[in-house]
Amino acid sequence: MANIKDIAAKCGLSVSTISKALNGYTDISRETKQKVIKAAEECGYLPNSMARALKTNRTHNIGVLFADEARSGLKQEYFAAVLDAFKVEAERKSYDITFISHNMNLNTRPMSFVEHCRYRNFDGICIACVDFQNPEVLELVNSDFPVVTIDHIFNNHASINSANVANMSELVHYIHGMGHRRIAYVHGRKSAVTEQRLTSFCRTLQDLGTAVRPEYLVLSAYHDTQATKSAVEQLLRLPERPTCILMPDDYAALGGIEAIENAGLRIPEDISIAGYDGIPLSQMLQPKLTTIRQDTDRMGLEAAKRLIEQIENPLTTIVESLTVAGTLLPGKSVKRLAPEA
Amino acid sequence: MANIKDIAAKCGLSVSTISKALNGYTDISRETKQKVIKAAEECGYLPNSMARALKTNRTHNIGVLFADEARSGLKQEYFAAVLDAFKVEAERKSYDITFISHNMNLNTRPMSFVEHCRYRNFDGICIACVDFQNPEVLELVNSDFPVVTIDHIFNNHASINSANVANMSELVHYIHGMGHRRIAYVHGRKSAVTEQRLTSFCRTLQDLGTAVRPEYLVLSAYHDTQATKSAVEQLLRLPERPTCILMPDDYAALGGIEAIENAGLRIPEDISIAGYDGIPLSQMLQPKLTTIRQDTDRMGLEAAKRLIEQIENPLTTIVESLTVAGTLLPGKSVKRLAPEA
DNA sequence: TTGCATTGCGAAAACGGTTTAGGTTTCAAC
DNA sequence: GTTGAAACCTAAACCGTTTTCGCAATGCAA
Repeated sequence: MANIKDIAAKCGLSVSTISKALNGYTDISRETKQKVIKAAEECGYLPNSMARALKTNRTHNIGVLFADEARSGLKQEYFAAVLDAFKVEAERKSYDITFISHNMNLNTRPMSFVEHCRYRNFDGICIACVDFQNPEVLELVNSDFPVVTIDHIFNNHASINSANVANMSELVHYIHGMGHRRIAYVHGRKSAVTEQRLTSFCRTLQDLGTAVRPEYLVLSAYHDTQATKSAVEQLLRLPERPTCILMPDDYAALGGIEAIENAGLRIPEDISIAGYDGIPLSQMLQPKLTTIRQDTDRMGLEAAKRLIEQIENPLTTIVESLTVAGTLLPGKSVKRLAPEA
Repeated sequence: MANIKDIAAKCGLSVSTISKALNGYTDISRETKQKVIKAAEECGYLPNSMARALKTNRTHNIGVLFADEARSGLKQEYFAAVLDAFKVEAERKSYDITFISHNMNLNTRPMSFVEHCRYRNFDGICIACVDFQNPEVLELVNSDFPVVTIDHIFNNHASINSANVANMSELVHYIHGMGHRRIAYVHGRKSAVTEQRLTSFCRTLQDLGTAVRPEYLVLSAYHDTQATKSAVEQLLRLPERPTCILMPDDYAALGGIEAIENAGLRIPEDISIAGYDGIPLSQMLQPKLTTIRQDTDRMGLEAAKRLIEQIENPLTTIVESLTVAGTLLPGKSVKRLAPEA
């Protein structure tokens, strides 16, 4: 564990010269620089990130908040995929990623999210997959850390959003075009994403001249097969049941499928369904699920890119929200209906 | 961003006294201590982890290596679940988690895994889901960082392993007990886990007096539906095709299922299958997949526990490898066969 | 009074870097 | 022979902590 002082001694130079030689300062001669680099190599020298961060106030470390109350953040393929893409881009730019939590203990009480971030001196923060109503999260967003949020827009903060409105509209158009008029939506819990999708769902149907039936809107939760199963069961019991059901997401759709099969119905012959997310699973199901594929790679990439841009050019960076379009994957789970009489 | 010096000024005490008061030293009077804590609260004081780490050489940060070449580490539910459990326990003990990569740039060339760890001063390392043959990984394991590995045993290093031998044996016994004699195994790529399962598969069959047919052992890859689909297609073309096929894992099984359905066969009426891992998906499939549920919560928990134990008591800790038993989930994907003539 | 613990606090040296503000040569130009 | 600039290097302050060691004051016994 040689340090900069050892290198200085070995080269017969001062500590500051070593630092400069290693950090691309221009007032070091070519030969000196070579000598220093060679010596550093030989010693297996590595700078101490703590000392460096202490002095420069930059850690090259990004805090990510990727958990929800259900603690299933990482288990959701959608978020895992976004995080993965985020990580790739961050690493490419030489940033590390550390999870934000509020469980570390400070003296007696645990730290809040912001406190944790301040303690660790993160250069920037990425927030996804959480309850954006949570006061601690709001506090974090409103701190003066550079922040990028995923799937939620705050004023004056960078964010990456999936095109919920456009994509939901596309999906509804597709289903409507297949002849369906009795379309139900089993939606997720209240959140920005849910509101966008729900609003778009209703508006699009209205634009198409199809009334939205309140009993066709049922609350479930994302990634929750049980809740979705119950919701679908409820829909199937209706006197006039829907011909097509939109599920909260692909994974939750599994619960819906179970309910439908338990009722002795076949997909899509007896009833059609659609998912959301386009995770690989959706294309492995029989029949292939009609769904919206979210561009998780792009979302993660852009989130990292924009956050780092903010970190490195705090003054000149324009923070804005980016909407990333998904694509309709027309599977086999929506049947073409003969036009109604 | 008050620092310790500000608190000292505010209290009319020296910096060292503040530090001591805040860190539970006993040579500080009760009143002084109270006064300091109160002042710290008022200023919203947070220690600077960098300065602290620089001095103490402890970062309270654990590096995790959770990626494989396919870059799909986080997308695999099994590993995501283990990591999640690991994270919960680490946080409970006030440790943070940072991903290890080798993409950070040092001068010119990128850092290796160990270099990255040294640079960041991790207190300990958790390794999972990687190619354990990789020289960089070996270098990391053999460094003098406290290390815990998951699903791979190294001499003199703590490790957490799923009970591949016992569980595979249990699975084979079950299938054999259902009357199957022509059992095929589409297994994952070469790794410690694969070897254990493969060996156990063969041994168990032999113990049961059933010959292992070489053509029934086919290479695929974990989490790879395409490769598994091909492998299963290959098995279905055999003159005497197996009555039951074990898949590399539950997710890969989706590829196998596709191949079987494409061949016009039904599960389990025409052919039986079994998975491995017991991810939620496996229990949502129709028919429910017969599989081995791995205890990911326990594995993540124990990994964190043992790693932290090593970190905090380097001298007295006995490093050992723990085997965590999974449980057989008898789904509906293995049909009971009439005893052969 | 002296001697000896004990208690409570502070001074100062680290930890390993970065960076500012010079300092010394060298050399060309006038 | 100055002068000035350019090139190359160094001293030293600083980042915010922890921790050792020492010192003064107090209490108590002899």
